[in-house]
Order: sequence, then structure tokens, then C-alpha cells
Amino acid sequence: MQNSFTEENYLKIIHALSGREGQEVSTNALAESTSTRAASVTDMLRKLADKGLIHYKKYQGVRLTETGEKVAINVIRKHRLWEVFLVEKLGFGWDEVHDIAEEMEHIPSDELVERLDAFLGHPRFDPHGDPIPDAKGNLTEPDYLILTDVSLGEKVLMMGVLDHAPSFLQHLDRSGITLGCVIEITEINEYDKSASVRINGSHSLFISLEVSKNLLVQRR
Amino acid sequence: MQNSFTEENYLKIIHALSGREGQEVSTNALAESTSTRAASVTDMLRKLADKGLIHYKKYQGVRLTETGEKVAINVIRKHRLWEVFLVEKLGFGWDEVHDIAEEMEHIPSDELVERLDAFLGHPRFDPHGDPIPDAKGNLTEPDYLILTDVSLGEKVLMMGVLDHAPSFLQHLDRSGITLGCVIEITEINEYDKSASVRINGSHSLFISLEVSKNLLVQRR
DNA sequence: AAAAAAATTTAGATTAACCTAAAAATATAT
DNA sequence: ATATATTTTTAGGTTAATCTAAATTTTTTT
Ligand SMILES: [Mn+2]
Ligand SMILES: [Mn+2]
Ligand SMILES: [Mn+2]
Ligand SMILES: [Mn+2]
Repeated sequence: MQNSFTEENYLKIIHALSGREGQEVSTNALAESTSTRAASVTDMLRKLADKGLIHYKKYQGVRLTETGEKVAINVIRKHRLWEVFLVEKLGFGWDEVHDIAEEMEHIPSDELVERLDAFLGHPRFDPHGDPIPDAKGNLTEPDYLILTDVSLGEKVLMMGVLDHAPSFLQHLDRSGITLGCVIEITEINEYDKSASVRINGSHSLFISLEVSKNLLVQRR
Repeated sequence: MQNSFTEENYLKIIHALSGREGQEVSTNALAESTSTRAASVTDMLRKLADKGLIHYKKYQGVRLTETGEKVAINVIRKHRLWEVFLVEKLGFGWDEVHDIAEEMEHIPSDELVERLDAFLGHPRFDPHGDPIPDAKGNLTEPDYLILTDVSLGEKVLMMGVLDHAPSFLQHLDRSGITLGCVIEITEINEYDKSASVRINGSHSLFISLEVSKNLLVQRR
């Protein structure tokens, strides 16, 4: 028995919301993320539990089972590989690919995924800097810093984004902030935590706390 | 209002069954092709008619409207472009791609199709020799011959297949019959219409009527 | 430890896409 | 021109995924 489009989406979202420690995810959090009502979530949770994809006890929240985790990670693998394809091969912008990948991630065919992976040269990260699980289902989240945790004067590498919204990504494009660029913090305003930064040692610009909060970076 | 996966499949099948002249398609023919029951087809026809995608009068069979035709051809365009991608870029065999393309054809995004088309170099034909509709929705079926219509001694080019089943395509692979190869008819057996042919002027082989019936060819 | 608030589940509907069985329309054969 | 057969439609259900409203459980506050 195959998992439906909808079931796969639930698993992927449970994976995302339960975070690194695999914490319990609440019905309401899922209703929010799936844009459905809590009652609909409860129905689906019962179904996923019956299929052995989640651990579920009424009123207690849910966690993925080993099987559920495997399915979720495979969907994530496909999503991120297709995003690489769309950007690297078809020339889409990183702000344009998420919704398309959201559809492509559900195409079933292990052979397809493996061939796509090879065609793309076994990429390790997607266009947003998110790690791509390997064929065996290993997904290691690199431990990046958020730019707000970086001190005045430090130089860091831009490694990823927390907000994947097109509007945010387009804002970064306009600011000249791209994956891999060097960000040096030249000023921090105590009042609102806004900052001035220098990009790749050349142009300077002002960024708000909202932007800093959504930038993943790494010390060099 | 978007068309569902299922609706798109119906339109594509109606297009295929109504042929060049856009003849009426019967409920039973659709039930057969969709692997559903006639009663289910009737339900769907009412819906497609309400959406203005088909002309439908009870007991009279159906034809596509202009709009329905556009949708059908766009699905066919996507199907065939993805098949080219799978064969040319991912290295799949022509016998392996149909089912995958059957899923990919429903991914909605005009931008995606146009970029894919450009990435593939605007191919005119898919891996089975079927013509790919252009971006404006023009689809011109070349008028090929069926190999059974070719006389003894003639040399023709292999241009396509009527049967797209993996088993048939694999049989052609084993026989060394590929798209574009030269087929010379060296013998026809009156009894069962089987034939001996020479491929690319080199190796000879015996082919049954069943095979000849499914090969599209062109005089040079 | 009650009471109030919040979260979750249950009950009962709805819609899309299917089904079977029965009725009606059309086509074919005598 | 009837009778028979075939095709198609209608009637009435089912399942997956959703919904609203009501009931229940858990959490938080007083
Ligand atoms: Mn994405
Ligand atoms: Mn991504
Ligand atoms: Mn095909
Ligand atoms: Mn094809």
C-alpha cells in the first residue's frame, strides 16, 4: 500500500516540526502547518497511526516511527534534489522553485531519484543551503549559527536561510546576499538589533533584525 | 478552477480515442481505457461537460471542446517532454519512461514546461517517435505508414511505434530495431504475413505480423 | 481543588472519484 | 415491426480528505 500525496505531506511536516530531538508534535501545530482544521488532523493521525507511520496516543501529540521517518526523509530528499535540478539545470531563481518541488517530491520511483541524484552530481545541499539526505536516508543537519548570534567584527559565511518565502529570498537577491558569500558585521544597533554588514569585503548594507534572524551562517 | 489529475487523464484519453477527425468517443471505450466502470465514466463526463471541456449529449458520445483540446494537448506536451528528459538526460530506456511521465505530466507550471523544452533543445519528437506539441498547442501528426503497408524490397525508415508497452519496446531492443534505423523488407510470407527484414543494411531478422503492425515507418 | 480556558477528539456532513445493480435508451436480429 | 442484445444512464453506496459544531480531556488560573 502506497502513501498518498496527503499522507506524505503530513509526514514531512511532522518531521519538520518535531525537530532534531524528535519531540512530540501537537494537533494544532499540524492544523496550522497543513492549513486544515484540528478535527481533520485528528482523522489523519488515526490513519497514519494505523499504517504504523507515527506513534500516536490520544491527546499526547505524535512522533514519527522509524518507517514514518524513512518515508519523510525520502520525500525531503526528492524535494531538495528537484530544487537543485530546477535551479542548476533549468535556471530558475531560488525564490521560484519551492512550490514546483512541492509537487515533484511526490513522484514515486526510486530509480528516478537515484538517476536524478547522479545527473546532478550528488549534490549535498539544495539551493537554500538545506542538506540533502543520501540514498540510505541519512540526513545530517549541519549546526549553523543564526546571524543574530554573531558578534560585531566577525566574518562569517552565509550557509542557508530559515525563511524560504519568495519575498525574503528576493529581498536577499536585491541585497546581494547569496549562498556562500562572506558577511562581516561592521555595526550593531543596540536599540533594534539592526546591523550594518559588508558583503564579500565590498559593498556595505543595512539589515534589520528580521533578516538577521533568518540567515544561517558559519564561522570560517 | 484547476483541472484534477483525473480530469486531465480523461481529456488526454478522449483526445487519443477521438483520433485525427475528432470523432465521438463512447462511454464504454472510455471505461476500457481508464480501467473504470461505465457508470463512473458517465459521472465524470457530466462533470467535464459542466466545466466546458467536452461536448456531451446523453447516449451520444463525447468530443473535446476547443478548451478541452487545449488542456489535453498541453498534458501530452508535458508527457512527451518529460519522456525526452528521462531518456536523454537521465539515461532511462524508452521502455521505462512511460509510467513515470504519466505522473510528471500533471505537474502544473507553464514556466516549468517552457524551461524544460528549452533545456532539451526544443525536441520535435519523443523517444517513441511521437510528435511533441509546440508551446502554442499545435500538434501535427506526421503521416507515417505501418510496416504492413510496405511492399517487398522496399527500404523504409523506422519512425515510431503504435504499441508503447515495455514488453514490445524491449522486444525491439533485442531485435536491434531502433528509431531511425533502415528497414528493408527482404521476404514476406503470405501464409501468416510474417516477414524477413534487414536492419541498417547489416543483420537480418524475422518479424511477426504482430510486430509489423506496430511499427511506424516512412519511405525515404 | 474548583473554575475557566485551551487543546483535542467525536459526531455528523460534504465532495470527488469510484463502485454495483437496476432502469432506460439505442442498436441489432429475427 | 417486434424481440433481443448492447450500451448508457440513474439510483444508491463507499472511501479519502476535508469541514463545522459539540463533547471531552488536559492545562492553566484563581
Ligand atoms: Mn522547498
Ligand atoms: Mn529548499
Ligand atoms: Mn508515454
Ligand atoms: Mn511516448
